[in-house]
Amino acid sequence: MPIAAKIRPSGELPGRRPAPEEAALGTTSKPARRKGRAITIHEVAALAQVSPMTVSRVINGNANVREATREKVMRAVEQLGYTPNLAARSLAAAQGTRIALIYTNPSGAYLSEFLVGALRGAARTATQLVVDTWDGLGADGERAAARALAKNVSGVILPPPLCESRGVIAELTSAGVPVVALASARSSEEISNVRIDDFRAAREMTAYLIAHGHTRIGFIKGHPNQTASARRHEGFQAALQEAGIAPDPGLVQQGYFTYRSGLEAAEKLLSRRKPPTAIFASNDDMAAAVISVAHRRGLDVPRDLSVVGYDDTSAATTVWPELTTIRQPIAAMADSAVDILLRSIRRKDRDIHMVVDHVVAHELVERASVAAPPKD
Amino acid sequence: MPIAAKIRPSGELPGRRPAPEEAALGTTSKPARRKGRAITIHEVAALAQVSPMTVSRVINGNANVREATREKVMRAVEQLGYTPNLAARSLAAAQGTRIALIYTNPSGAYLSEFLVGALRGAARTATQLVVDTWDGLGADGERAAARALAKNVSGVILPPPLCESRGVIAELTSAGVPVVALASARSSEEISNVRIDDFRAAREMTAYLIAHGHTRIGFIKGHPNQTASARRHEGFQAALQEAGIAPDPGLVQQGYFTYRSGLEAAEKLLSRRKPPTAIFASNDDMAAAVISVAHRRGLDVPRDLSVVGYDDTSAATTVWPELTTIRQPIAAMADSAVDILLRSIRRKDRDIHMVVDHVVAHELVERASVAAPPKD
DNA sequence: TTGAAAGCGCTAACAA
DNA sequence: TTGTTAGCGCTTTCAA
Repeated sequence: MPIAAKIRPSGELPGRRPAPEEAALGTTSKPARRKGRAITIHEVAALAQVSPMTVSRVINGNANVREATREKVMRAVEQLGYTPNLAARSLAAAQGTRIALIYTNPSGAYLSEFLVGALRGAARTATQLVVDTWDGLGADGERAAARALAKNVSGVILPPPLCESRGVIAELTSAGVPVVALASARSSEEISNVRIDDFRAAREMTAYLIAHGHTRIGFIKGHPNQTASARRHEGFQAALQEAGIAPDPGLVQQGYFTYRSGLEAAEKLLSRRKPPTAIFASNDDMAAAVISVAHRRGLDVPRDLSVVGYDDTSAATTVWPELTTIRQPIAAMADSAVDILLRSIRRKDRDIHMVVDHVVAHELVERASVAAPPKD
Repeated sequence: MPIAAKIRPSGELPGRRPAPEEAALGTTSKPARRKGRAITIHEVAALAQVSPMTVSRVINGNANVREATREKVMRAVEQLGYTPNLAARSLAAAQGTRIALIYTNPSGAYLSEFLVGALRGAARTATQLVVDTWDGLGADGERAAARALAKNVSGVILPPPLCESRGVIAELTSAGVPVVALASARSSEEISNVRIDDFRAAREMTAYLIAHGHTRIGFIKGHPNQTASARRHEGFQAALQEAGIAPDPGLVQQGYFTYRSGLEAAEKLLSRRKPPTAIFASNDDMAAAVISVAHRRGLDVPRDLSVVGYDDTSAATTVWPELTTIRQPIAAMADSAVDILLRSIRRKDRDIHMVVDHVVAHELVERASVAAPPKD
């Protein structure tokens, strides 16, 4: 997963990682290379006996280069182990384009995925990425920060829950700064969106549980300040209905995406006279909490109780048994968000307001936390 | 926690964030500013009626500026909401300096901390940071990758376990590329180091347990491929000895920093005829596993069993009760690593091989997983 | 204490 | 298809 300073020769797919290639540089004779100084495009050009511009075209996959020339250049690139200088590229190409990724509640695993993806996207497009946290600013502080930010960047990526904040979005869009929301269910009229289909994913997961024979399924909702929470709940309900299972309000508990809230919800669910045989928590942290409560009550997972989560964060595999969950490709989503933002920024120059809703594929990851319900 | 593109006027503390200021730019008359274009140093210079060079001096905290001039410039900076262009700064100042952060086993929470810190450091010093993962390459693959990397960067930051790999280090140092190891206990002769004092931290934690009245304390060791594991174990033993408690080999189990390994170790520890009243796990993931096992066995934490972890990652607070643990300031450490690397790179120009061992303060974070041992 | 000149490495726009 | 020219925004060096 190269994040920066990897050359992209011709049509390489963004997602694929090139195999680590051997250093083929035999003789260090050619161009005198001073200590520690990186190789520049000029040295490559000299070795390939073309102009720097041609080298630039080759490494950027420009079509208008004769095949023979391209190969000559590629050989020189590999021989020298050349890697483009990102700062220079950014300065020259991305005309001052600077985008921001702002987050609150840095919930560990999630955050690192966001960062890795956004970083990769920024490196790929030679865009300057500003990362900042607005933790504990309050609504007014956030608005003020957004206003200040609008002056400094030409685009903003917003993970939840910030992307649900009306104030922040209003401040940004009214300043003409395009915004991309990450992993938010609201496909707003005003801002672009990169997300998975939470409704379908939750329905799919519920159907999976039903297929295993469960009919009394508990559900722990996510934080009400995130629209994705509602979509997941709706997906859950839809699957129940499709299977002809009557919804039982007592089997649905409010959670807040925290481990703690999962603990409480699980207690309520498992204290029922007729407890559920499976519990679907709206994220992995809460699912982990369910497992913990089950264990404390002497229940075996999955023999006595099946548990599933959502997101596939590190919590899903940091727990025993490992969680069956819905995988959200967060890093890839953040990477896409950079592209979308850039496109939007460029469009904006031409005075077209572009809003897209980019839905990427999710995946149901089967691990060890689901089994058929206990007979009895 | 601004990571990039925040100006540092004179002596501002790195940690503080400036209040978001108002946009006071009334007339857009001065320099014609095209849509979305960021403010440049020239515009600031024009407004302050000085040369761009003077502005540069002010925002970089250069001493040779008259106080009146500095204030005039600062006012202009604030008025315009100016933020330096990192790419340009990097291009002009850091003469092609590019450093890399390479990791394997991206263990969620840990990784994001590393990234955030290194990013901040890179932004602060206008250095280009290349992030890459070498997962599943094998020893040979790593060596090859290291050899290739050595040609492309002038310095490398290595978190564990990569910083313990003899092959990688040999490849890098023999190519004259300075390396800084992060959070490794080995204070190598060849490479610099940023770490906490694992021995002292572990001893302190053990003494803390003893002060609470525990004498039968279980210990779960960390992965043997990391030198920090050994230091922590030694610290544990030292505290026991200082308290006059005879070491019991049966109370020490091997772990591998994974949740799973913690599960197994905990089972062994708690199956003993006389189980420990407290367990010290060498990281938070394993401590979380201990809690899980305890619960499954109907033990209350901390009433029946005290549990402590190490690192203070998100796992420490994603568990109930929340873990008492040793806090490693990972982000700050990564930030420092950038500085050390840069210093080392510059020194190297003068042919002095500089190796430092930078030890930062740790902290014992008291939460809810420790109590006095049960009487009886 | 301040300013002017000269790039850092790359790419957009144009010309050949 | 290829090369030339002219910067991107900043900092270094040197001169005033």
